[in-house]
This record gives sequence, structure tokens and C-alpha cells, in this order.
Amino acid sequence: MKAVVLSKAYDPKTFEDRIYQRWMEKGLFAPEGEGSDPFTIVMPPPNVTGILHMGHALNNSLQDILTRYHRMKGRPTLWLPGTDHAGIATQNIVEREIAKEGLRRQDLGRERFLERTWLVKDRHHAIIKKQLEKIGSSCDWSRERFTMDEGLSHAVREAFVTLYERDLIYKGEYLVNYCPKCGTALADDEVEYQEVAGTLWNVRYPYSDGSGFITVATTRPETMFGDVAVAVNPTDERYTHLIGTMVSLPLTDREIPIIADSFVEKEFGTGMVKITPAHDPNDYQAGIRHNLERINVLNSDGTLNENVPAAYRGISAEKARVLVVKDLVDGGFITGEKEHNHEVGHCYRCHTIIEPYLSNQWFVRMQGMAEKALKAHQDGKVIFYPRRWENTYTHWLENIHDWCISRQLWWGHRIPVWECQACGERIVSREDPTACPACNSTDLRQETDVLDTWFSSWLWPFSTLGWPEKTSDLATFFPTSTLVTGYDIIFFWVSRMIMASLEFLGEVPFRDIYITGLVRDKQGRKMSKSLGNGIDPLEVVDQYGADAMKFTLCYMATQGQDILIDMDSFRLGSRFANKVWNATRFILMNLEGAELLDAETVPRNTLDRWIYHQLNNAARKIEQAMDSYKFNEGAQAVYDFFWNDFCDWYVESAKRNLYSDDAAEKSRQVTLLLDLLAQSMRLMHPFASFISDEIYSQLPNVSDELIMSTYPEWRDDLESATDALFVSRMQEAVSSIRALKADLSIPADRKVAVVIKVDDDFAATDFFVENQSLIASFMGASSLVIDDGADTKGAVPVAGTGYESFVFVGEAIDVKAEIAKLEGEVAKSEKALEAVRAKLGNEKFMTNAKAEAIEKEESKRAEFEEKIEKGKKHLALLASFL
RNA sequence: GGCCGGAUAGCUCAGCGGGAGAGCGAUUGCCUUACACGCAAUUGGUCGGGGGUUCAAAUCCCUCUCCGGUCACCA
Repeated sequence: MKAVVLSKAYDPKTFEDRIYQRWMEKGLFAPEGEGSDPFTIVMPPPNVTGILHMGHALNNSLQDILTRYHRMKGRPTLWLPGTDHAGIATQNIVEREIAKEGLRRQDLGRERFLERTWLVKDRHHAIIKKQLEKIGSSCDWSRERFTMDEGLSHAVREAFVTLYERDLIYKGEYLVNYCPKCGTALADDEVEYQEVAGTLWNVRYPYSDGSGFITVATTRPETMFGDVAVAVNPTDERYTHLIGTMVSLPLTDREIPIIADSFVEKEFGTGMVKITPAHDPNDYQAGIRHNLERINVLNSDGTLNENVPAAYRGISAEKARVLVVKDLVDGGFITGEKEHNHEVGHCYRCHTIIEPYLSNQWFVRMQGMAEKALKAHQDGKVIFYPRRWENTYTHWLENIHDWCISRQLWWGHRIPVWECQACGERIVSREDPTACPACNSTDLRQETDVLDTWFSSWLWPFSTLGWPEKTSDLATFFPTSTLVTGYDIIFFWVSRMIMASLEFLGEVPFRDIYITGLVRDKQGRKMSKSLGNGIDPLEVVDQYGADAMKFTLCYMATQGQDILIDMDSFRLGSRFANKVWNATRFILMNLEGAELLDAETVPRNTLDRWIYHQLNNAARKIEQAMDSYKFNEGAQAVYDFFWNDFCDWYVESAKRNLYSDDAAEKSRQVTLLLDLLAQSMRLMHPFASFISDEIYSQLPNVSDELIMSTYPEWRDDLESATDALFVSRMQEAVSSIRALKADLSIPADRKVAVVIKVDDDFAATDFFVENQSLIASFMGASSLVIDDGADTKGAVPVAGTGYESFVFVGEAIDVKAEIAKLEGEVAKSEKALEAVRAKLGNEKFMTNAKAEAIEKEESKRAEFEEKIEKGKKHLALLASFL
């Protein structure tokens, strides 16, 4: 074979783009094979509003690892990518954009506004796709979807009409969360509560008969024009006599009754609450209980409307509050005010304070679907990793509210409902109607509202596969295997997907749900634009490479734990990749003159069997890790095997064979090294895809595509406990000599003579003898003699397990220091031995403990006894040097 | 207020019933013909406090303290 020359330095920039290009050209991301057990992931679609952040990088890295792993395991594997139209968020972006031109969306009109929005969508989509490619995502782009593409729009339409036909969709006037800035209703979950410093005012409401007044407490005096009653707790003895009497509403000429309702807390404020059904969720419910009128005092833009005295009309609620308070003070109605912190709802998109607002909206009845989703979980049809997130899921479903799905936006799926202007007939239809089925009028008007973005997202696992058509993709890949997502959207999305799948297909959409942690900065803060502490995935790729990023994230992805990182964190993956590169470079530069043999049949010595044993164990560890979604353990197994076993010991031990004059031996060694390299690349490909591919494609012993090659499986015949024991004894012997040398400040390149004396029952004697020169070079020994009769006069003794080493260090030794050190070690062993003996002498331990625990204690006893015995002997020896 | 999570080496975290681990950092020695993004060695911990269960507890139970998350109708 000819040597293969790799560039001197690991430089991911020189090959990552090229390799991704090749994967794409060869169509290697498309599902392959006829297996009956496909592996499918649908990518949580990123919003087309921005660029991917570190959270996306984590998510998609883990999905890529799963995808590549299962693909190599031979399953037909599909990772389906796509993006989300993100109704409010995207519309906000466009509105901000046109605002710079001094325009509002109304100025453009619906059609032109949407044209601009599509342009924004295209722009962001291109960026997102580029980013996913840069980080190496092996998703099948030929199946990419968008929540507003034709097929998905069709699915949305089908879902809406089906639910309507099943009487699960209704329209009505309800109090909903309304964002005055975005100008639309929001679902309950889209409201974020934040503590706000407010004021609690005590306001006098005079009795109608002029005989005095009551005092109510309120944080929102400006809504008093919508008051229709004052409520007290029915058991509140201070006020029971007042129930049924009337008070007059200040600043107006209206009179309202005092009513009793148990929701009122006696202790809070004055124990009297003004009831404003059109502007407070509690009051709304109370209004229903007492059959009260609902007086809406707000316009949709958050200003006061015609239901308030003229002086306040058209003024924003915030400003009106100041005015109202001033007027109340002037009128002598305010009797007190105090600071009051309370939770106030904010829009999750623009953070404006939410108004509870009475309006006509569309809702989905959730109760029945929620029950089915709960049952599916109880029956074990979906499993959360980590387990604890199931509480979030079940708690939300057990307290489900009907889902407000109408949004007063333009960007989204327009609600497929028409109203006949002639007869008022409502038409809900899969096809756009042309005439009213009741009166034949053609004067039909479609709903102007669009659907909540999540109304398309909740269909994602099957709409992307072609539903409602019965496509072969749907038949093959649904239900999908695993969902990888963050915990912030368990109710927004995860539980709704489960409900939709059960409702429309009668099956759960996926079995495993892996919930990732959040990516935070080193101080544990969320990465955010406002803090400026975010890390751009592309910058990481630019600085360290895509493999370094994926490997590092995976290595740190402990189940259930947030990930704290900064730019430097990625050095972990980068260093590993560099190590892989250089180890490979070294092996490939030494091929010259060697003949490639059959790695399976070439003779293997102890070290060879040992490294295959370690490789085998790594494969098993990774399999266990992947099956239980312990990504960090998988990455760690790869890292430890390649670095600590393969590079530090095996490749080092192979050097003498590579430099050997014995051509047969060199060929044998090269063959094994190349095989181990190929297997290592397979092992690490899911975790470090580009570098493994770049190397694999240059190996002379393989010619297939790494991405499609077979993942190493655990093999019984590669297990070799004896060889593993031998090598660990060698490692112990080598380390102890290196430590002694370092301890005595003997430079590594100054060789010392070493003698090893083995115990009669030492199993690795032959192995030690056969590898004498290798062990000597590992130790930095000028000579190594393995002979029980050798003269060790003047040598420093070092204890080993089953043998003793004697090192001729000459003048270097500080006998007193060595004695002190050894005394410490012996004392430690004696203490440990004492504990072990106590255990073994404990009757309860002997009767209760498992047999293997007792066995282990016994072997510990032997081990400590050996250490102490040798230690004492060595102490005596050292003492004689003085 | 309810529920959940975390508290282990200077830092970030694994381990979750049988002898305290990794990476980074620090210290020391080495440019040993793959790698100084390296090699070798060393340092470093009453596993948050208290109690209990057990032959055995960082690991299970109770309790307290401190951080974090999440849900909830206190006007």
C-alpha cells in the first residue's frame, strides 16, 4: 500500500461543505431499505422569523445523532425537515418593516401585505436551511414542508371541517386574552404572567339612598364603567345585611346591586369587589353565575369606547386610569391607595399587557381529546425522557381549557367558514363555496380571521407525510419514533399533537418524547438578544467546525439538565476532533510497504484482542446509551475508547510493529490498525459526522459510504476478559514506574533499569515476558528484567498486584520522602483492610448481603493484605538504604 | 400557594444502594520522528445541614436551608 497523506492540521473548513454537498448529491439522507421497522423523526419546525440559535443547534444535533445512528443500524430512516409560518411573530416582523416606510398593514391591504410576508418568509427560510446544512443535519430535504404550503393547508382545512362536523368547533362571544398591540386574541397559554408593581385603590361607592357608602378595592379603576355589581362573600358578616341593596357608580349615573359570591376573599382589600364581567376572567364567570350584563368599555385598540363618559372616550386604558383616579380623588371617592404587586398577563410575542377582552372567537372543545390523550399516556403509548415531564403533560391536560383558535391576523390559514349575506347561513366547507346551499345566494363572505399557528403545527407529524391523503409515506413512517423538543412547548405543541393524532388517525404520533434542556450561558442565564449573551451556531461552526459543536453539545446533553456553555466550551469537541485527525494521520503515513490482509483472520495477540474487546464494549455502551437517550454517555464512550484506549495505549504499542523490518508483522499491524480505524469512524459517525466521513473515505480498506455503512454491534466472540486483565496489569506496572520517576524528578528521557518479580500465581507472566521491550519503552526503562532471582540491591521497590517492581534510580532517590509516602499508603491500606474485615466479621452482613458483595469484600481483603505485606517489606528495604 | 428540578473536586457536571468519577482549571516535567488542540505525572471532595431505613446510603425515606423552573382566579 501507498501512504495516505493527510494535511498537517485538522481544518474542518476544508472538507465540511464539500462532504455535505456529496451527501446531498448522492441522496444519502433519503430513507433506504425495505425494513419493517422504520425510524422516523419529524423536525420541530423552526419559525421563519429569525435565525437558529443554540437551542436549535442542540435540538437538531441530537436529532441528527439519532438519525445517523439508526440509519447505520439498518433501519429505513427518515428525518423530515420543515418550517413554521409563525403567525403573529412573522406578521409583527413585516409590520415593523413597513412601519419604517411609514405604513400600516391596512395601508397595503391584505393581499399586498401577504405578498411582503411571503418574501420575508422566503428570506428567513433560506437562512434557516443554510444553517441546518452547515451544522450537518442529515434530514431528507426532498420531503421538506412548510406549515402554509399547499398540502399542509389542505390538511388544516380538513382538520377544521372534520372537527366542526364532530361538533368540536364553535364560535361565541367570550372573554379572551387580547393583545392590543398585535390586535389579536391569544390562547391562554400564549399569555405570560409577570409581576408588575401596581396600585390598589380603595374607592367609595355611595348607597343609592344617600345614607353612606361602601368601599371597594381595585387595581383597575378605568374599568369601573363596566361595573355591573359589587360582590361580597356570603359568609362575611360585615356585609350580609347589604346584599341586595343598590349603590351608585361614581362618575356615572348608573346604579348597581350588591351581590353575594363565594369567590370573594374576605381578607383581601376591603372584602368588596367590583364586578366587571367584560374585563376580568373572574368577574366574567361571576357574571355568568349571576346572569349579569356585560358592558365592554374598550375598543379593539385598547382605548375606551362609547360605553364610558365622553371625557374618557378614545383614550388608552393606561392614560384613562390616571384621569379616572384624578376625577375620583376630586370627587372625594378615593379613600386610600397602596402599592400592590400583582401578576399581569403579557403577550408572549410583543410583551404588551394583555387585556381580557369580550369578543367573538372560534374555539375547539378540548375536554374529550384531552381525556384520550391522558389515557394514551396512562397506557404507556408515549414515554417522556426524562420521565418527570409527564407531570407537566398530565397536569395541563387535566386542567384543559377550550382552545381559542381564531386570530385577528392576516398571515395564516384563513378560517374556512362563509356566511351567506342573504340568509345568514353558515357554510363550513372543504371546498370554497360558490353559492349558499340554503338560499342559493352568491353573496358569501368568508371569515376574515386566520387560525392560530398551532392549529397547523398540531397536525405536523402526519400532515407532513401527506395526510389526509393515504400516501405511502404516511403508511410507512407514521406513527413516528421520537420527538426531540424543549420543555417550553409541551402543552403548546406536544400534547396537542398527541390529541390531534388520536383524533384524526386514532394513534399517538410518536412513542418517545425526548425533552432537551435549555442552553444557557456560563452564569446560568437564558441566552437572549437583550442580554447579548447568545452564541451564534454559525460562529461556532466557523471557529471550531460543525463536528466540534455537535460533539460538545452531545457530550454535555445530560438528560434533564440545562446546558451551560460559552464559546470556549466547544474546545472539548475541537480537541477531540484534532486528536482523531492526528491519530489517523499517523496511521495513514505508515502504510508504505505493508500489504492489506483480512482483518478478521489475521492472527491477534493479547493487545489486539484487548483493543477489540474495548471497542466491543464501547459499541455496547453506545447502544445502551442511545436506547435510553443518554446522549452524553454515548459521546463519552466514543471519546474514552478512541483517546484513552486506542491512542494512548494501542497505537503507542503498535509503533514498534510499524517500524519493524518484518514485513509480515508490519502488514498484520497495519491491517488491524486500518480495521480499527474504520470501525472507530463508524462508531463515531453519528457524533462527529464530517471528520469521520473525511477519514473513512480515504481509508484503503473500505469503499462503501460511511453514512450507509453498518454500525458496530456488540459481538460475543470479541469479549476477552483475560486479555483485558493482562493489559490492565501492564498499565498498572507502567503507570507506577512513570509515577515514581516523576515523583523523583527523573526526566522521562532518562532511562532507568527495572526488574519485575512476579508472584507464583501471577497470571500475566507470559504476557509480560513476551512484551518485555514494549513494556520497557512504555516505562521509560533502559532495561526490563523479569526474573524472580535477579539482584535488586539498591533498587527502589514498587508494589504491584501480583508482582513487584524494582527501579534502579541511582542518586535520584530521597529515601526519607519515599518512606514517608509509603508509610502513608500502608496506613491507608490498613484502614481500608480494617473496614473490610469488620464487614466480613459482621454476621448480619454475611447473612444479608448478596453473594457477589461478599465475594467482592473477600477479594478486597486479599488485595489490601497483599498491599500491606509488600508495603511493609519495602519499608524495611528502604530503611536499610539509610 | 401547589407541583417539579438542582445543591458532589476551584469551575461545569456524571454517578443514584456495596471501595468518591470525568472534562476544564491549577502545579510539575517533557517540542519522546501523529497531535503542545499534545504526552506523562500531581494536586484537589465531612457528596448542602439534620434525622431515619438498611449488614451497607452521595445513592432510599423524612425534615430544614439556599438556588432555579413551572402552574395557579387573590380584585
